[in-house]
Amino acid sequence: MSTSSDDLRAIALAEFATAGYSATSLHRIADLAGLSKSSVLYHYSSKETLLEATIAPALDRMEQILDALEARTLSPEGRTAFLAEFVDFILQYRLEVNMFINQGPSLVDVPVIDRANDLVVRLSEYFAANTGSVEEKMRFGIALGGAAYMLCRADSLNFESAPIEQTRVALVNILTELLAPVDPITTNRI
Amino acid sequence: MSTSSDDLRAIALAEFATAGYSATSLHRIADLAGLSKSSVLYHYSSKETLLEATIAPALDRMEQILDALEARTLSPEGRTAFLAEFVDFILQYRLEVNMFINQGPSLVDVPVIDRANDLVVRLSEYFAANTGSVEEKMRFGIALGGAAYMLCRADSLNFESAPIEQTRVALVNILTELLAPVDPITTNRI
DNA sequence: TGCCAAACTGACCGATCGGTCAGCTGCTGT
DNA sequence: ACAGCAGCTGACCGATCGGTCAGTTTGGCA
Repeated sequence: MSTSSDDLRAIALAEFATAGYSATSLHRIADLAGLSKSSVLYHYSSKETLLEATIAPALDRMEQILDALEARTLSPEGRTAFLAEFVDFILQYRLEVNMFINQGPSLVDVPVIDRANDLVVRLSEYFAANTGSVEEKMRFGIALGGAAYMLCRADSLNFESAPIEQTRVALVNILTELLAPVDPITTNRI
Repeated sequence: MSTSSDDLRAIALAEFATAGYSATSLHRIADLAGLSKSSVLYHYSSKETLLEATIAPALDRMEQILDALEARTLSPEGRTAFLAEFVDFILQYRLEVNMFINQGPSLVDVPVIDRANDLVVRLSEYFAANTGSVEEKMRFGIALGGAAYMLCRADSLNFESAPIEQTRVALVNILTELLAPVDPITTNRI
């Protein structure tokens, strides 16, 4: 396969995530790739097609994780195991996640974004965001949006780059603390 | 004072926050206000001026909070008191906060956005994000980005509207849990 | 009434947007 | 040697962008 398609996808991902989809022109993507705008439209028939190719792999992986998750029983152990899996997903696809977290609402009516939003709803339902208390719902929202924000803006907030494993462990800790089920008797976190 | 200016500012804020700055045209803002594009440019000499008028009040308030904060001593009590103040700020200016949290990096070289980014850096320094552990920095990033994300996307995540006071209390709880200082002896959260 | 400034408008401008198209280049299989 | 195709390009298109400008409407005040 030609590397141009993959290059374009990677460049588009970085630009879409950092500058925003509508603020990124095909001309700029072409320049960064050392190609002409026509060549970009040769590989991807439209800007929207390029967007779809950019985040589809992340959505496929997320769908796979959710499918496996919903097949299991909803035990606290399942939740904990899922969190590690979910953190790995975020770390691997942090640009894509940040993109449809931050820009999802502004890109409605784009099919691939609608698919992403559906996945977020499925995820929120797993964490009982629909039936839990207000604070439970807020915990889910903060964990999801916060992880996506922090992983993409770490550079601009004077974070020196940390070992990836250290980041992973810290993220699992924080998300577990935020999302662990509440003991229904004492209403304290267990 | 004419209400047109204020109407335009409110409309622009809502559009900039939900659809994004670069994805919102002056024509659309004018339509929503029932005016012509020329009238928008009569009240605000440029799109950037409108952006500045849109988020400047929130930045003024944030600067005021940070000034008062840095004048106090850096005690745990001061931290706790600040968190309540900070939560009130986020609740009052949630659209503005969400805007420069999510779109700040994509709007560099706009003076008012640079000012907003400087404020975020000041805030992160207060929480020792520079000198703390990796997990401490991540907690700050998740709290800031997560609160901004959750408050603006609550509607789209099947959150039925909750009483504002309940939201406020829950947010203070969560942010306190995320940002409370670590006991240096036991390295457990106190 | 007449006047003037604030509010507002439509016509217009250059730039840039996403996208189309005809054609050029270089490699591969026969 | 030649056919064919993938990769790539510049010229061009209509639409829309932010912004300018001359001119009209409107409302309060002398």
